[in-house]
Amino acid sequence: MKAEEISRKLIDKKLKVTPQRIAILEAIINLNNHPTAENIVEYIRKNHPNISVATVYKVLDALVDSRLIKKVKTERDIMRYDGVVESHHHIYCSDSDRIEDFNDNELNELLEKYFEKKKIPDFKIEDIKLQIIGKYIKTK
Amino acid sequence: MKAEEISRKLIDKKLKVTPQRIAILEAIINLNNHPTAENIVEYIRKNHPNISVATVYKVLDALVDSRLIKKVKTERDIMRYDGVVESHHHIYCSDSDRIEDFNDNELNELLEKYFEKKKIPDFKIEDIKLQIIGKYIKTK
DNA sequence: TTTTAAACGATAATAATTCTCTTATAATAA
DNA sequence: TTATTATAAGAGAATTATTATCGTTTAAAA
Ligand SMILES: [Mn+2]
Ligand SMILES: [Mn+2]
Ligand SMILES: [Zn+2]
Ligand SMILES: [Zn+2]
Repeated sequence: MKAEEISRKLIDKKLKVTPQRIAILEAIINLNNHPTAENIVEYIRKNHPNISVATVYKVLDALVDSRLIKKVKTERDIMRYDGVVESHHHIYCSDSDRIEDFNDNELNELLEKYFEKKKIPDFKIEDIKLQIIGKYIKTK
Repeated sequence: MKAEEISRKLIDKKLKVTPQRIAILEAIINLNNHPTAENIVEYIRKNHPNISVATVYKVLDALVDSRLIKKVKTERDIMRYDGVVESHHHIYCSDSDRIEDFNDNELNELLEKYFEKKKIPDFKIEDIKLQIIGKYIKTK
């Protein structure tokens, strides 16, 4: 994705456009595999060697607040970020930190229909996502 | 749950039975709502005022390793623990840290059938759980 | 009982994240 | 275009959850 397109996203959310913000959002989208703040810093420093980690954290916060990115739930105390904001599922590898996206409209419709029928008392569902946990099989 | 029953669980997993381990496992099971290490310390100190937080963390680790408890995925950097080890789903409140269990066999069967039919290439599924995100509606 | 490997408690160390403060800059107005 | 100003960036200190270290205690086996 090019800088022009990224700027547009920031402007739409009324965020001031800065080189750092462009670089960070671009990094998350390009890296694609639910990077940590550290992954993002490492990636950005190739082209932008003076960026501060504090800036990265502050920008990540701003991007989450304006819903340009999302946090990913994990059972580790390292935060991970997702550049795909449309609702989708996640495949968690049970013996590494790999997290992959899983999109499946048939499944989404199945779930939607199921929860239309079967309501949770006193609860308004906003989003449903699957954690699919397992192992990738080595293929020769 | 009584101490006798908790001891049995520890013995079954070949863990040395100590008052601290009994208290910690009992706390997680009794608190029931996916407590943090801090919640557990606070709860235990009522009856067991000298327990060290380091011990709590070490015991939690041991209990996770032997699968007497589980970690819960969140998007915060505070770990939460689950005394319910049978596979189940979670309802995450979108404006608080409340996490509730959600059990539904009809849904489980639906999902199981679905993924029997629709395999994920090169991936062996071990567990599937839903994150149901939304809000509890205040009822008068 | 005695033995001893393992667990506990206190406290220091670490690591991810947040805060504070000064300087720089993007957006806007003149 | 330049001046203004609110906001963002950068450096480094502080905080917070968690982990490591190490001397002391204890559960459980002999
Ligand atoms: Mn940490
Ligand atoms: Mn932390
Ligand atoms: Zn994703
Ligand atoms: Zn649970």
